[in-house]
Amino acid sequence: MKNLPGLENVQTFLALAQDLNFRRTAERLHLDQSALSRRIQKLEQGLGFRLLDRTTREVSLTQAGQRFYQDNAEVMRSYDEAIRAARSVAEGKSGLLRVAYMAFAATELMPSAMLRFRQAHPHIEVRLEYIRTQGQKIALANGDVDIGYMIGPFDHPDFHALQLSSEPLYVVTPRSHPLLLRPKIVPADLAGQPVILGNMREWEEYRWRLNDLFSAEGIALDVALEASNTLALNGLVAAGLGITIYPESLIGFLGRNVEVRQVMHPSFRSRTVLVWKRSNRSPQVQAFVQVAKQIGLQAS
Amino acid sequence: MKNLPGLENVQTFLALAQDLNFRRTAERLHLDQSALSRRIQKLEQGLGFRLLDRTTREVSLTQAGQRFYQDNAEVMRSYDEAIRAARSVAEGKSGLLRVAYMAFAATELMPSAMLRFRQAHPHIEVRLEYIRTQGQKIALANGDVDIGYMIGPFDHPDFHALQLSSEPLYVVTPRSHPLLLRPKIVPADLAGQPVILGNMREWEEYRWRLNDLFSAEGIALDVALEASNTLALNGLVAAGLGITIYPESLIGFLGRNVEVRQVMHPSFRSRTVLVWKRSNRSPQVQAFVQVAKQIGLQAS
DNA sequence: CGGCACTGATGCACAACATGCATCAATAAA
DNA sequence: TTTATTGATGCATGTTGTGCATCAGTGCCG
Repeated sequence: MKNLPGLENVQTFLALAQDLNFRRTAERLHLDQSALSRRIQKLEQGLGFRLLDRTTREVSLTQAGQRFYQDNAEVMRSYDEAIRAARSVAEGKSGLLRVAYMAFAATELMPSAMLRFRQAHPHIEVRLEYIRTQGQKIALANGDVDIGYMIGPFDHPDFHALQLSSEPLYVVTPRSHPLLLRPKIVPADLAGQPVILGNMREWEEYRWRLNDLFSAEGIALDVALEASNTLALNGLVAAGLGITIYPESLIGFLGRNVEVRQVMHPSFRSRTVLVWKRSNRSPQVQAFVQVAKQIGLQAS
Repeated sequence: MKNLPGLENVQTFLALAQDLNFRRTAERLHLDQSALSRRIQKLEQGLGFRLLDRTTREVSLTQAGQRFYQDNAEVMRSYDEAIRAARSVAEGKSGLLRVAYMAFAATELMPSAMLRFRQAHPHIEVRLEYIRTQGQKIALANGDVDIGYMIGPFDHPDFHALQLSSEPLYVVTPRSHPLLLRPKIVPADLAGQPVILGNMREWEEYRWRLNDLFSAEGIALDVALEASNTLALNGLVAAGLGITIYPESLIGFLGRNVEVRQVMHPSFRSRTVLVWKRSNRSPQVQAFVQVAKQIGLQAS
């Protein structure tokens, strides 16, 4: 970048150009008259042309000085505006926040947090993106998103992870199914039942979580079928081909041709965590965490 | 005007923001790394918010820093442009020049100077104004015009006056007139001749000059009539009511019903001078003087 | 796991620089 | 002429920015 001469003294010149009197201006700037005189000299020397014609009795702007004054008054206004804008970003009063979310957060957690957040910080632009848990980890690491709702638990030294909710899991069955007769369903009741799940590509992290839960109870998961979308899954269950396991947040989206019962077990729950990079200390993220935390706590 | 913090160091920040590496940037700026580090610290402190996130391994812009960078890159471009514009005015490559002229310069001197000037300095805006000699003195003193063609001589410590031409005077007579029979007309021949002149309001300085010339020769000027416009003057002379005295530059505009003869006398001439304020050192004026001088010299 | 290279931050001494004071020359007003 | 006010300037001083040396933190490589 080319060196721009005299930048430091432009403000001084502008002040002087306003009342065209060294002593008065110097006083206004809490400066000695001589210092002001030298600043202007230095500015002119740096620029290579005169800005002011001075006699001992009166000071006037040269034509170049007039032009320089008008243009730079505008430049300084722009600079002031730039500071204002940057500060507003720094204080989190504006700026951009990129939020990723996965299916379980899409129905309640994320939307209600979003609502509150927009009310509290209307000047922050929010960009929402649906990304599954694994993808979020990459996106966060790359800096493509600022914060993500993912399936927990998540633990990594580079990231903050805040658990927002822990929702019960439900077994989804056809309308008449032997399990429905039981007063209370526990994990052990599901042993040997044919289970229909979304395929790995779609359900990924959730399936790993289910596997963990069942194997922790010593129960083998009998995956009878895989479905590639929710409608098909619902249909297959309704047709009696097996059961499936759904988190609470999604059961409202099942059809009327299936029944749901909560799986009563303290660890049979799906945890949703809010994750962001430790190195990302942007105030937008801080502000969003504040809001999401409150929403999460009342939901869990 | 509000104080704008950190202006001095914005350029430094912009340079740093470009490659996000203190050592490399410092080297590029011929600075020690520590000095750069402190400049940025000072800038941030002045602004009150961080512009860069620094770990020992990598430097990145905060969101506020990004915004600050983008905005101020533009601001610095504007400043650069402001310098360029002011310099171009200072060097006389652009700007405004206000030129006043009186009738004798309107036919040849001013137009041909104007032509040359426009070719040499096409970026300088010229504003032309017809003002008679006396009015020009006031306009120049007020700064309403930069330079004027007036009837000379003119001498005043506050002004530069450059004589551009010295044109012979002509006596204007009806087509048949006793004077025309003489092989050569001298001022003494005009003694006792009834003379028709423009009125004081229109001819002002020129009439004073004629009075001077005649009285210097000991000849009384017999003003028989006054005319308020050139056509009337021409008509009155043609009708035989008297003669009049015209400068060379205007005789081409007389009708065919009059005759002209040069008045042969070294001091019977009309001088046109170019006048401008000594305090006005604007390059536009200098440039115009250069051109007008050349035109004037070849014309005189 | 242990050097190694490279990062930005910091303590310190020094030099450069801007500042304030006193004063000057020029000029307008009284 | 006197007086007051203008901007410029010489000089001593205090502030400030700079460079050098060094530190602590971190990724890389064997």
